[in-house]
Amino acid sequence: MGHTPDKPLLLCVMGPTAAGKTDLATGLAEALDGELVSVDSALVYRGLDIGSAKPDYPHHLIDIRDPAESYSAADFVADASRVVADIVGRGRTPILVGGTMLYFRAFLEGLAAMPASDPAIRAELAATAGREGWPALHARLAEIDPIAAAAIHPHHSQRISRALEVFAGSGIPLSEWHQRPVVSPAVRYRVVQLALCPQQRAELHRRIDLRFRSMLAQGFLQEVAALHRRPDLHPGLPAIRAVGYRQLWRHLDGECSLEEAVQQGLAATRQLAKRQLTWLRKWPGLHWLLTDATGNVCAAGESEAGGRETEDIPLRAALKYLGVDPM
RNA sequence: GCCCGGAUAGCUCAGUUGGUAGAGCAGGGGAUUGAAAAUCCCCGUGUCGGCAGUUCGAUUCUGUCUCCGGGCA
Repeated sequence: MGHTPDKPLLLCVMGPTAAGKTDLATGLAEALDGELVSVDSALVYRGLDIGSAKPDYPHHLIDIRDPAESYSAADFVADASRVVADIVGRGRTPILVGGTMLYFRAFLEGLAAMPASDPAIRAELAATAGREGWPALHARLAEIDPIAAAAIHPHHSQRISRALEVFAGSGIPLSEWHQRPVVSPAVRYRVVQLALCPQQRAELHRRIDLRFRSMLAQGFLQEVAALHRRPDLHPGLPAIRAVGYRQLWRHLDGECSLEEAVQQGLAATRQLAKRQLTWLRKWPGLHWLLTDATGNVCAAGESEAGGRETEDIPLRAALKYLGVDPM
């Protein structure tokens, strides 16, 4: 795959939560005359501001849903395709920044043209699972789609539900949809991917801790309390299940002390970061920027190549990589 | 000072009628195609507080010491 310099540049800034992606991305936006596109399932919700670390700098695809609504990977692909095309049409550089790796993958690789989610079917499947258990539905899936069933654990409620939903809505097994060729919205661009992360896990944990406490000092609990007062919101909603919000919601329900909720929120954030790193470790084509305790880049390199020593701030290292003179 | 409880995994604790021990949480690894900050899977050797005694064998019984609770003075 050779260079195709005629294609417009599409920059991706990935990394676990609290790694410092926003600072890097805003610096890149200013240096490259770019526009930022958020790739984050929690930032789409209005009213989730402090606890989602919503950036002040303008991003596309932020605050586009009410917390009572849901958003999906397919919604994201449609929205991001449109927004990215608009940015390029304005002669500017789109910079996708975030940590929702399923959204990144859906955009970069494309999504099969399967039926959308159907709340009625989901409710029915959940009710059946309540009576018979998910393994029973998994067994049902094995009859209509043995390939998908073999790849899904009998307890994996969401994936079993989706596989059955797709078949109910289209009469075509999920695994067959997956075999059909898809067109990625990203083929029209020259994609460059940066991954930002502290080199030491302990440093990532320290950043998570500092940020969570800073959120509390800024009024995170009051923000959740305002959502909690709305009668139409409940813990079953994707927005309310977001890290931090879910735990503080439980405290507001009187189920645990504030201190317990904070500890659980911190743990949930660390676990989120760990899952994001699981995606990133096997992600092809990444240019890594590993940071030290001062936030400077201490090592950088390609996905499968060895790193090299650097001592730059992340923005400087990223610009150097892109061939832009940071001066 | 005396009496009663405790002391076991990073944390909270269970347990061993004496044959060196296991849950939850945390942590680590993995999966991931319209809920993804979601959801799901896998991973448990630790001077069983110290020392001494009884015993073939003590984390378990006995004595003693230390520390932490609570009570009485």
